Amino acid sequence: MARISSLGYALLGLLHQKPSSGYDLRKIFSSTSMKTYSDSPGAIYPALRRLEEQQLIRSTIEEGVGLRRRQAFRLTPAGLAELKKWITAPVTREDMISGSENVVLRFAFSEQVVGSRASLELLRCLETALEPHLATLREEYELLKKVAPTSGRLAFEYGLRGVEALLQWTQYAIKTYEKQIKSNGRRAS
Amino acid sequence: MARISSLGYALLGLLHQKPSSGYDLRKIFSSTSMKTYSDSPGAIYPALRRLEEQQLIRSTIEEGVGLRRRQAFRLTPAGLAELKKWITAPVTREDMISGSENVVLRFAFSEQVVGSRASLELLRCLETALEPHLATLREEYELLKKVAPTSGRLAFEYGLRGVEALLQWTQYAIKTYEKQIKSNGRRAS
DNA sequence: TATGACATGTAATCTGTTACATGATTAG
DNA sequence: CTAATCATGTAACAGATTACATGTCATA
Repeated sequence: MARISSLGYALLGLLHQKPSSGYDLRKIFSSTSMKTYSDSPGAIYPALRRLEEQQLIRSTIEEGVGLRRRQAFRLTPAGLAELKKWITAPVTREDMISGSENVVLRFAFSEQVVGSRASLELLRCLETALEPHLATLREEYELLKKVAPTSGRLAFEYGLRGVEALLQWTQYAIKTYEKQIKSNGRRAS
Repeated sequence: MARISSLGYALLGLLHQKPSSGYDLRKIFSSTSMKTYSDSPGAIYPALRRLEEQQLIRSTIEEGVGLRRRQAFRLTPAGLAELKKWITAPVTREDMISGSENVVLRFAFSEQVVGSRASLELLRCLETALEPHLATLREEYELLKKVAPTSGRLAFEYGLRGVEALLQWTQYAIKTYEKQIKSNGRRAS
């Protein structure tokens, strides 16, 4: 099975929430801060086509008198399985390097797709991955601050702060979920 | 003049600091947190070739007895001009949407390329651009938190925190530069 | 009936990823 | 001498951007 891009997974996640047409999806991207994942038709329609070829989604043309053509996509069982696999995969070093957005996107969909226990699991895995990464960055900072000009040093500090903020957010999110699971008792998945 | 990618600008910035070979540059990328800008030869060598075609850099083959072939690149005057133009351009809405890394990269090189006054200018421009962007995100958050599941809400909060952290960092960096410029008196460029 | 929003796409181009290829030099 | 590392690349492919193309429906 071929690789799927971030945009592809974003589309799968949105389609899991609600079957939608390409146009609907585009509107979601362009009207929210998800526009980081490209809101251009030249990216979205081909991506949907690829997912369809991989049998992860399927389209049904909605019929109706006086209705415009509307091609709604929905997840197939294979698509749901792929989405679950992506969300529950362990957080790697690579994920830290390429930036946290992908992991956070996985987390964003996690509760609805795999349940709050799995959301919590993902957060704990992220926390574990963050510690060595942060240590590496701090070492690099110690080396850099001796040689770099002020602007270079400050720029690195920004990166460092960002990762520290991610760790704090992760811990805050873990607490939030622990509370939620406890208060929901033994009924939550 | 054709567009230049982030990687291209990162290369220009590094070459401004020090003339280097493709291999040197690759090592910088792969050994530091700059590896976000691709450390693969299939990205770096073609990017260097493109910059050379645009006459922004030029290569000189270093000769020497018993030396391996080494092709060192350095900026041309046009390359320096392009780098300055990129760094001093105003910070736009687009820059906020596509993520802050590009602006911070510009800032990282700014002091050495255009001087600390310009670094400060860039930071102030960033601060100005951040305010409306933050306002937009907060509005979006108010809408989202009513309908989204916990994980979706938390994921958005992470984005929001990131931008707030960027604003705080910007203000901290501005103060740092104001102090530095004052203490350097009227001699700094 | 003309304008604009709805809805779906395609084509050219560019850039990056992955994986492989090549030859020179140094260490054991 | 052979393995590793230095140093530079190429080829095939995937995916995104930009800009354009097409046709439908509601409304003024």
